[in-house]
Amino acid sequence: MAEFRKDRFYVTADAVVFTILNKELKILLIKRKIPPFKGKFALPGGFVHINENLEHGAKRELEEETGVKNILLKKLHAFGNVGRDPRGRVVTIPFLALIAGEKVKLHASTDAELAKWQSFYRLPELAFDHKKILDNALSHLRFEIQNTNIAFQIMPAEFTLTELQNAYEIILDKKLDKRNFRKKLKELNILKKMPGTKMEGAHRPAQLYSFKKAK
Amino acid sequence: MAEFRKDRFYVTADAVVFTILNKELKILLIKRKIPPFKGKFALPGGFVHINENLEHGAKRELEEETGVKNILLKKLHAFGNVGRDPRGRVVTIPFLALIAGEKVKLHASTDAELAKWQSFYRLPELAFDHKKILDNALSHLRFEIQNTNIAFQIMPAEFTLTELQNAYEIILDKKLDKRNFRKKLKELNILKKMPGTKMEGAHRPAQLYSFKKAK
DNA sequence: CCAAAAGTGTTAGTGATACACCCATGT
DNA sequence: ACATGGGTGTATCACTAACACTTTTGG
Repeated sequence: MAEFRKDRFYVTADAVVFTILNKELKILLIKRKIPPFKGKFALPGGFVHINENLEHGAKRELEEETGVKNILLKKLHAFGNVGRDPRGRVVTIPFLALIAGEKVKLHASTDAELAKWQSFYRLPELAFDHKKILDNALSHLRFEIQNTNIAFQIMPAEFTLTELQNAYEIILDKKLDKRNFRKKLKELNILKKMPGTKMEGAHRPAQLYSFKKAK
Repeated sequence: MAEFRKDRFYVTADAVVFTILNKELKILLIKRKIPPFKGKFALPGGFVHINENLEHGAKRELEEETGVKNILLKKLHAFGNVGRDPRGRVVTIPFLALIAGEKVKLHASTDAELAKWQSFYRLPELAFDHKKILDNALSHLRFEIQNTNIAFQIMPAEFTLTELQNAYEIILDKKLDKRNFRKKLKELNILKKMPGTKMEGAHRPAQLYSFKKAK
């Protein structure tokens, strides 16, 4: 993919990966080593191979650039306006993902100088139209977290209810009521108590939970 | 676009256009005049030009193939699996649209033998993966019609409340309660009474309404 | 015994659902 | 007068939102 022709389409797949670290919503970005937008931050992603599916391309690029793998991706809608990439006509298919931050070992790669978790509310300027893609992804995330079980992807295997509530609050950027939150979870019947408890500081220890399987 | 190369991407835009005719949910299909899938029905659409935006491509193809224009399109998520088009690697961006059936004069074109409204529940076999695209579009439509005002696109300029309710019932494929339906509309405050009434058969004439502007 | 987070129920409000009769018209 | 679809209100249910105190621990 060294030179670009102006008379054909190129297809990229990008990954919008969210996590929570230090009580903040973070997003995985790489610093571009090569033009265009060299030195700017961008979503991890790259050109889809001619013989791989879109989602496969997103996963492959994500792993190559950041080391993140085994992650569940959800397709978002394409961005393909003329002029969004100075090299030529590039249509990108973004994918949304969540991951428990602690699990991840980030590393750099040839195209990507370094992979970094950036706070969503203090973003650097992004390459291409990646800011728009990201905003669209966040809207989707907020919708999904209130209507599906994707939240489990951002949690470690075991967690306390307070930790889970914190995750919701950080993603939705608003406070939730503790009793209502717990009541709702009880009704949903998607958590199971784990044997242990979590002690942290001088107070009553918290019950550990994990997500049940399936649906 | 006469010959295809196996080592590059092609990008198409398809339109999933719904309407209601004869109390049935219909979708606009064309019969393909050229291979692949010659003679099969397909969504109207085609190759996006290198210098036009995706939505523009969808509109242009739709007009060329069916005569339908001035229609509001909503981008859906891309379909781009390897092998979905026997000619080569083709990623398609589908767009969802609604239109009042009476407004439309359909015509044929060079690539499309004839443009036809087909009943959604008695579909012929479709070309490519268009059935999947269509199913995805219908899910979106059902969601949107319950959460936005897109319904106004499928109605003529003036209509009765019963006609509007029929449209909802046909799209959602379920009966709605008349009083609740009307109460909800009143609360939403998106309709305005028009001067006339509609007489049809031997019963009390119905008030005509239209949608208010904006939002 | 104090500080700190864990845990737990009840009430009020809001929106969704279920339901039946009278009205205006043409024949 | 009757057949046909137009038009209207109320009561129940389900879900959401608001709200405060007791428990368990470490220091």
